[in-house]
Parts: sequence; C-alpha cells; structure tokens
Amino acid sequence: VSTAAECDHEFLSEPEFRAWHGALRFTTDALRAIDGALTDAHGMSITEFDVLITLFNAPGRRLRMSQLAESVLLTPSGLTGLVARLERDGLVTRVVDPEDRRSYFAVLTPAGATQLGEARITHNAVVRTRMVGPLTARQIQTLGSIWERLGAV
Amino acid sequence: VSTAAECDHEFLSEPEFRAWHGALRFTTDALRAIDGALTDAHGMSITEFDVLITLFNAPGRRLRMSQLAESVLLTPSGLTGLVARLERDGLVTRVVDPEDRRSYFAVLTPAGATQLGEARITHNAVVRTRMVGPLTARQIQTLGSIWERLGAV
DNA sequence: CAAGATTGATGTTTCAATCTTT
DNA sequence: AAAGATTGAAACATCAATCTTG
Repeated sequence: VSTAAECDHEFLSEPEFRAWHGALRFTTDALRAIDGALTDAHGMSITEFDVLITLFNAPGRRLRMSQLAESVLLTPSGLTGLVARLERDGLVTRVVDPEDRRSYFAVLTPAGATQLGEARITHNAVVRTRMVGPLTARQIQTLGSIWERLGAV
Repeated sequence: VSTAAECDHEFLSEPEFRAWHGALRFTTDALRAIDGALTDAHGMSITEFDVLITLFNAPGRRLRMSQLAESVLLTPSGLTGLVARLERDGLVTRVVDPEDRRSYFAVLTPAGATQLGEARITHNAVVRTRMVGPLTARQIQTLGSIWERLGAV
C-alpha cells in the first residue's frame, strides 16, 4: 500500500509523505495481524468482531441496521449479509422496531457476548504487541490528540 | 470500524484505545475518500493507483509480479487479476524476465504514466485536505517518527 | 522437488433495483 | 414520494490446486 512517493516532493514533502504512508502501512499491517489472530483462535473475522463489539457498547446491546452499518463502515447491503451470518451462528438476533416497522434492530445474544469476551483477549494482545508496547505513554497520548485534531472519533 | 471500546479499560487504557481506534478510523476514512475521489475523477480505484505509483517509482518502471504483490499488499493471485485489467486498459504491459522465464515483469506504459500523473493530483489533494492541512509541521514530523518506531516502513 | 505465477472455486462486498412502511 | 432495509448480479480478493521453469 504505497500511494505516493519520492517523485511527489513537489506536492507532498518527505515528512508529509512519511506521515501518511506510515499510517496507511501500520494500520493495514495491524488489521491483517488482528484478522489472522482472530481467525486462527476463534474462527472470527475482524469485521464480525467489529460488529459484535459495537453492539456490546450500544445501549441495550442493540442498534438499528443503518446505524450499525455506519459505525462499522459497511454499506447497508453488506451489513445485511454479515448480520445474517452472525444470526445463523446464534451470536446476534434481529428484531423489528415496534416504533417504526421499517427498521430492524440487531441485538447481541448472550452467546455472542461470550464469544466476544474471548475474542477481545486476542484482539487486545495484538494491539499491545504492535502498538502499545513499542511506544511511550507520551507518544500514545500524542497519537490520540492528533486523531482528535483530524476528526477521527 | 471500532475494534474495542469503553468496556476494555482493564486491558487497554483510554489513551491506548484512542491511539489505536483513531488510527484505524482515520486511515479507513481517508482511504475511502481517496478511492471515491479517484473513481469520480478518473474512473480509477485506489488499488489500481497503488499499483501504478509503485511501478512508477521502481527502477525501469517495472517490477516482478511477486515483488509488486508484496508492495501493494495483495495476494499473488489477486494481483494477477488486477494487472490483467490494467493491461486490458493499456496502462501496464507484462513481459517475461529473460533471466528467469518463470517471472513476469509488470511494466508501466506511457499511457499509464499519463493517467497516473493526473490521478496523483487528485490523490495529493485529498491527503492535503484531510491530514497535512489540519496538522502542524511538528505533528507531521512526530507521526513519521512514531511509524518508524513501529516498523511501518 | 522448490519457486514464480496463474487458474478455478469460494466467500465477501458493492451497486442498482425492489419491497415495505411512513 | 422518501426512508429503512433487503435482494440478485457483478466486482474483487482469497485459498487450494495446478502448470511451468529452475
């Protein structure tokens, strides 16, 4: 995943390029590592993990399909398929919103919460190894404020 | 794209979570923005752009398929298909390596270089808007050294 | 037999069109 | 007519198996 390079100095300076390219490279590599670890240890993709943890943190452990799709950065139709798989595996159920019968809620099941709890250990271990470990507390803090500045919630 | 959250404080502190989650969110959003801009303006996906720019920066504007696949973070078979499409569009050609006839080189064509030149303007504009603009030179510098520390070349 | 690359089958995601409810 | 969500077709990437060259 490059996306620009040495030739670009007229438009993107060397430090600018490094800042962007490094972010891209780091997150891509980390995502692959997490996905691999989750798949090996729990047969769970990182997309599935993302849906489960997002539901876990939502009030009532439930979210409308459209809200969930946005949080997870998936298109509505993409989420439909993913939630269908999770429902087949018993980790999530779908219930109609009585207020607005066009809407469906995806709800985390107890089984889903259990699976998630195990997967989180794996997930956090990878994040610790690849990011938290090598950096100082000050650098961690700095990263956080930079993302805030960039509007990445 | 969450991947952890408020509940994780026992394992990942709040600043740690923010550092990781922000990186994920920022790069995902930026990638989508770049991909959308490239698609709208040039009918080019970010993966295609990545292949073209990587070839552009390679000596002789050519790279073995396996080397290219690694730089672009795609599997060999995934790259085969992508390069086939680029070849069909005349942006890249494939030539056998005379030294080792198992290997193919992907070579950027003049037409490919032209297309790339236009696309780079779009690409750099998005990176400027979303990252370079909002940050100070010092923050840009800091980001670069953090990625270096994390081994993200 | 090992290495570079491709093929075919599989799974996931997107896009356009559709259905239902408001 | 607009919004929430789903469906089917197509695009894209991955995996295992295969072919060719070393």
